[in-house]
Amino acid sequence: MSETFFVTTALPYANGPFHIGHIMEYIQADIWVRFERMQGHRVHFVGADDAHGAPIMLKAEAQGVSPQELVARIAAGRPRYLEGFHIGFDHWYSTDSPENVALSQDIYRRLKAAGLIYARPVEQFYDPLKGMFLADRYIKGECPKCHSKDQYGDACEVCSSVYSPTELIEPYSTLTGAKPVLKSSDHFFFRLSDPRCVAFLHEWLEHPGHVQPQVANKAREWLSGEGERALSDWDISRDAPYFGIAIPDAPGKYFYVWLDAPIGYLASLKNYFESGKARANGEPRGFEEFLRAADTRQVHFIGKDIIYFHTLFWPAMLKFAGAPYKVPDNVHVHGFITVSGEKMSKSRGTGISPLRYLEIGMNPQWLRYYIAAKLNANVVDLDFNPDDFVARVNSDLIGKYVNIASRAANFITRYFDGAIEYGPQLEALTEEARSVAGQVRESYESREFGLAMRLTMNFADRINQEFDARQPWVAAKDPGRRAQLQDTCARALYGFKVLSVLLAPVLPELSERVARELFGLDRPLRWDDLLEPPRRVNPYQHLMTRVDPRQLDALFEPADTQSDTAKTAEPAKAPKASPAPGAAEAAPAPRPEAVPATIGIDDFKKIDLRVARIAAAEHVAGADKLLKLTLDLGHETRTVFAGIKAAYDPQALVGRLTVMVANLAPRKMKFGLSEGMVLAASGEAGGPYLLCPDSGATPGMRIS
RNA sequence: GGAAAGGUAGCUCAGCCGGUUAGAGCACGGCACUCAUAAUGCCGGGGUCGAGGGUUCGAGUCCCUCCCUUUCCA
Repeated sequence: MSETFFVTTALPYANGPFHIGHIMEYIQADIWVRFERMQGHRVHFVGADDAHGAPIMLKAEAQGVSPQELVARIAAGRPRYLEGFHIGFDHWYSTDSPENVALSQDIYRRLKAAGLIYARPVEQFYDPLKGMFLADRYIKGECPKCHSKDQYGDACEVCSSVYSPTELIEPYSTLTGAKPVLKSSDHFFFRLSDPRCVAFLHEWLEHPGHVQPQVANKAREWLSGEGERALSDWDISRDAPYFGIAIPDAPGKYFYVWLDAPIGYLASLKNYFESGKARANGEPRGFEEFLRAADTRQVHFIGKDIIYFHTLFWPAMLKFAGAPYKVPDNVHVHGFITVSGEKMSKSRGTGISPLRYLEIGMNPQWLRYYIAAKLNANVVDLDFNPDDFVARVNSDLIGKYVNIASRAANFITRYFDGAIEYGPQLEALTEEARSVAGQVRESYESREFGLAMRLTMNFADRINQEFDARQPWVAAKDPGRRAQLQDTCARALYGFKVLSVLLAPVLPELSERVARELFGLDRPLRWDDLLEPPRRVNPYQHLMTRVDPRQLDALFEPADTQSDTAKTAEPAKAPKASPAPGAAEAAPAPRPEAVPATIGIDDFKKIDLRVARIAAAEHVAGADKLLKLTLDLGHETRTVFAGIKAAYDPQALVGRLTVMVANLAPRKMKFGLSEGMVLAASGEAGGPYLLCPDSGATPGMRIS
């Protein structure tokens, strides 16, 4: 029976680029969405940027742009990540949108009409210089307990005690340094403690499948708190200046960003419908009709840090706003991603930059598989371990899975011209496929992806074992055993097709290639294909390469050596044009005293300097400083864009030897990919002057 | 401070309602094989299941205490 889903991931805050945690969540949701679609269900998968709130307002101000500009700039960077990791949102939108204004105000009015909104004065710190109320994070002072200086307004990082900002000794505003003053203002509250809300939420949490049991426990704990930990109402308003949605009939008051953020799910969905994309995706109904329909399953994927919002406020808001709004059917909570057991941290250099992952040419499907292999339906953190990553991907994906096609298809091509014929035991194999697929399907459905991968790899083992036992390479030498050889390889290829179907949600690009290139289908694989033994196979072309452990080294290089990556990821932080890496430095030479601190030999060894022969050099149309160089490194050639046009005629460069940085992260430039950087000197006396080695050096030699 | 989740082989993890010698993958050692863009198969070593109590005929699995890690407290 076909179902209809409306699936979202948590909305990322639009003050910076995606980090690996976002990507993990999107990959998890994307796998599930692709799986459900393969089961014949219609799925609408939408996301959006969370655009409002004080942090974005202040950041934009600091950069001298409007919040809208800041958000647009961040939004412009999103597709690169999403496409890069094969994350197939049907629609991506923003909470700073007319749809969200309309929906937020509508829901607010309905809640107010239901008697769940009230106002009361709140006394809060106020920055008199800035003219705004200060959230805890914008207030610092001396810890009242341990007297450490410069602690935030909510908790002390030294003694980890928790307090309220008014307890700080000598508080100051981090925005202006001014001494904050207490000031009162009316705030609006959502009456979460209302018996109707509490009763409803208990009932909603009770329902099996709405949330995982651990999550329900946690939510009930909040719901049933007593005394000091009693459930309190929710402050949903903020005073101007605030970047957000105006509260109706309340001048100078705005919705707190967390009020309109989840409503952004609906805003994105609405825009998706109104732009005609939903119709194009086979959805005949309009937005409201779709939303209110009893058979529309509303599913949210979120991280464990925002359980509170999604299991208490959000269902309650939707419930008491009434139709067409409908409470979520599932809130799927996942843990965080850690790196080598440590929480990711930019300052410690343990984070993984998703963009860098792509830039150094790592296959996104490796990460998708690795994440899938380690995910289950529990709220547990997932550890990214570099060695484990290499072992897992190479062993499972290349050694077990892809290898099956490689070892079997060659025989079929060589001896049978691509024709597949089966012996008498085919039925049993089909049954086995059906049985494994059933278990895998259940695992995917319940988001036990790790189990799904284990079951799938067990089946791959089975195929490899049988292939080994039958020794087709022996049969191949005996013309009298052709039928047996063909059957052995046929069974392996059928197994490979089954595996490709089972892995299709995780490896969308690969499975598509398997369908089209290997099996000659004119469409992607469908779930039912696993019951269709293939009858022909095309000559095998390699489907996936192994992970090179050196790529992991490159991925984990310290942050300072990947500054260009960081700048690309967050252009907002680099207002001045950064010199194009990959180009010889044509900028003014640094003054002698500007030379960086000394480095150790180990640091120097990280730079792979090589002798390169300039095999070709040409002008780049539209670039006034760059030359496109083709560099011969002996065993490979690289394309490098160098900023030396002013000083060199391309023709005169061809054949010359020079020096290049061979392990610089490739950098995508307007004119193409630059895969390194040539070295040149420049200073007040002019330049650039290309370096060139003494005669005797040959391309590819390492410089040390 | 309050609370939650987790602590199982070197690493990453499975182990449902308590039940035969505690499992997988990777890593490691040995053997076999050679069809495979260096891949597979077989065999093996390796764990007092965080610590200590308790319930039970029987506990990694239930209860209590403690230790450690991570997280949440709007």
